[in-house]
Amino acid sequence: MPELPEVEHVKRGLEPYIIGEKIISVHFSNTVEHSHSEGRQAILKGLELQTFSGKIKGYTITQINRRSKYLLIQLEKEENSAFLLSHLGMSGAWFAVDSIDLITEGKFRNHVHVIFTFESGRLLIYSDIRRFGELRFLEKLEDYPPLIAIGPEPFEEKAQELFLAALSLPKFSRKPVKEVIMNHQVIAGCGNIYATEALFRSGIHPKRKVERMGLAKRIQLFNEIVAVLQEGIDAGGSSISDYRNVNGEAGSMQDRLQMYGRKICPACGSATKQAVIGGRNSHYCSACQR
DNA sequence: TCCGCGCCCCGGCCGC
DNA sequence: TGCGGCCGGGGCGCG
Repeated sequence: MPELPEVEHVKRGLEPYIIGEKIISVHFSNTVEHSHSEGRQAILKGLELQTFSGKIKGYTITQINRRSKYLLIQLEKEENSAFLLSHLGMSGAWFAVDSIDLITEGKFRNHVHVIFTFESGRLLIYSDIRRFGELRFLEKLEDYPPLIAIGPEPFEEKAQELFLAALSLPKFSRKPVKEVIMNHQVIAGCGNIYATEALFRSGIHPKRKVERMGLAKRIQLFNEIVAVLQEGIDAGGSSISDYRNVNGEAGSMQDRLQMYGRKICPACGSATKQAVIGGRNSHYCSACQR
């Protein structure tokens, strides 16, 4: 499941392979074509397939950036600019390869849904086992409002200030803190795995209402969110279930997770608790987290 | 107008 | 061995 560290890793991995490449054609899987012919929008959202292909052809990739869990691939053609927006959902993966056969892992090769062919002959391939991911062609970022609504990037200078301001909003005061920190308008890119870890490291019970947390505790939580996300980036991401980086490699952050998916608390040895909080399955230690 | 709930998209995989 | 049901990120429609 790609969260911020995994998406950051995909961004860094793709960067050297796609910058400067010119897109000359796009191919969709039969599955995607079938979905769109039935009036659904598997993978590609907001445009019909041929419209998307027509619009993106001829653009050169000039930059790739990450915003929360979104990848923003910047495109330029003469004086026009545009973006290819990518969200990996739960099982999306990008591969920059010379041939589809170089995707060695069967479950990724069997679920290839979009193939961009570059003028150089190289391929940029989007694979997505569960098809929760999405691609959009945007003339400008404002055309997709949810992107504009995203809160601070955890590593930006004003992130702590904005995080604390968001936690002070009345609409969050009576909500469980785990639900609030997983809201990307509060802090970008903190999903279930990293929220679980940050709360454990902070000694905060995930059901604790935000209004029941003092300023020092809020700051400690912010610092742990940033630290665990940075650790995730440094470890190459967590390879739980379907995440792979652009070279098809797995990261190692899963080995450093202390509470996510754990049955026993590594700090005190007692059995962990499990509950659904904000619609997400959550593990915590009721002895260590208050 | 804002909020919150439930739905939807889907295949892997768990458990019976 | 077969199969029903659960899981989950995030937008959106509805009440």
